[in-house]
Amino acid sequence: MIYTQQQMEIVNDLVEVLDSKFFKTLSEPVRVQIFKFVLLNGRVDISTIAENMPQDRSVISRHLNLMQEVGILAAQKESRHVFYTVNCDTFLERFIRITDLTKACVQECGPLGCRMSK
Amino acid sequence: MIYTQQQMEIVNDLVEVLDSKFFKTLSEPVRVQIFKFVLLNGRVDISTIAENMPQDRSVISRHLNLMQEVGILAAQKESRHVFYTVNCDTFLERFIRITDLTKACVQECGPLGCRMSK
DNA sequence: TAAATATGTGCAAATATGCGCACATTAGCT
DNA sequence: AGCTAATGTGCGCATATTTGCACATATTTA
Repeated sequence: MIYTQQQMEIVNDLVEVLDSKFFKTLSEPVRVQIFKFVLLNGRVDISTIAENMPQDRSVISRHLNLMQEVGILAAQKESRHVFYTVNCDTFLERFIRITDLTKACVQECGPLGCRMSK
Repeated sequence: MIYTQQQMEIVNDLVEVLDSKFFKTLSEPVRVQIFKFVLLNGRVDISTIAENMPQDRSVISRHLNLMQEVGILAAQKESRHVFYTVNCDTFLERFIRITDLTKACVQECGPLGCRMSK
């Protein structure tokens, strides 16, 4: 099969976004629970989160650090505490980008392996 | 913190979508490569995919089965072969749903842990 | 300074996941 | 039936990830 430059670019971009640490980080039940807790409780520090989870504080700390690295959460160090919030902008943009790329892929690359709905 | 019924529903829906086997399945480099191959080559059977990947055919078979279970791919058994295609509808809807839920979360649950852009 | 609080980190055990071989099963072909 | 081709599956090994303890570091407080 032959593809245009544009088509290959879309596919490559899509694959690149999918094959990132972002999803790997997001696809862990404990981290999703942490995400939910921060979502519901707003600006919270590590200890507060850890008190509400079965895992050890150090484990929570590591998860939080990872989630901050990939842009799911934002961290703000303040004296002794580190407060976390959901990084809504980055989070949302990521999914908008995948949605757009997938739509572009369906439109531009119709015949590419997609089972189209009639 | 107290939330309305509607706010809790949005958060719960969002977390439920995130905490699924879908992302766990998607966030694996080899599976992403399989995804790309199917995307570029259209309807292909297991052996064809396996011939173009370093992993053993049985490994590819298991990956494909998993990807079909969570709705990334669609499988069509035909005589001896099983042909796979990208399940564009399910795939796209998933990301649209997350995008919508996140947007709703930002709008309806502003104070909920989200670091709003000014 | 000493104590208490909040967080970061090295390390090893537990757990999960990916991998490929060997073999089973199913379907078509001669 | 016998043979080949395509796929599914049990199993053990290798690797990756998570987890929690013990301890280190940093910061506030008495």
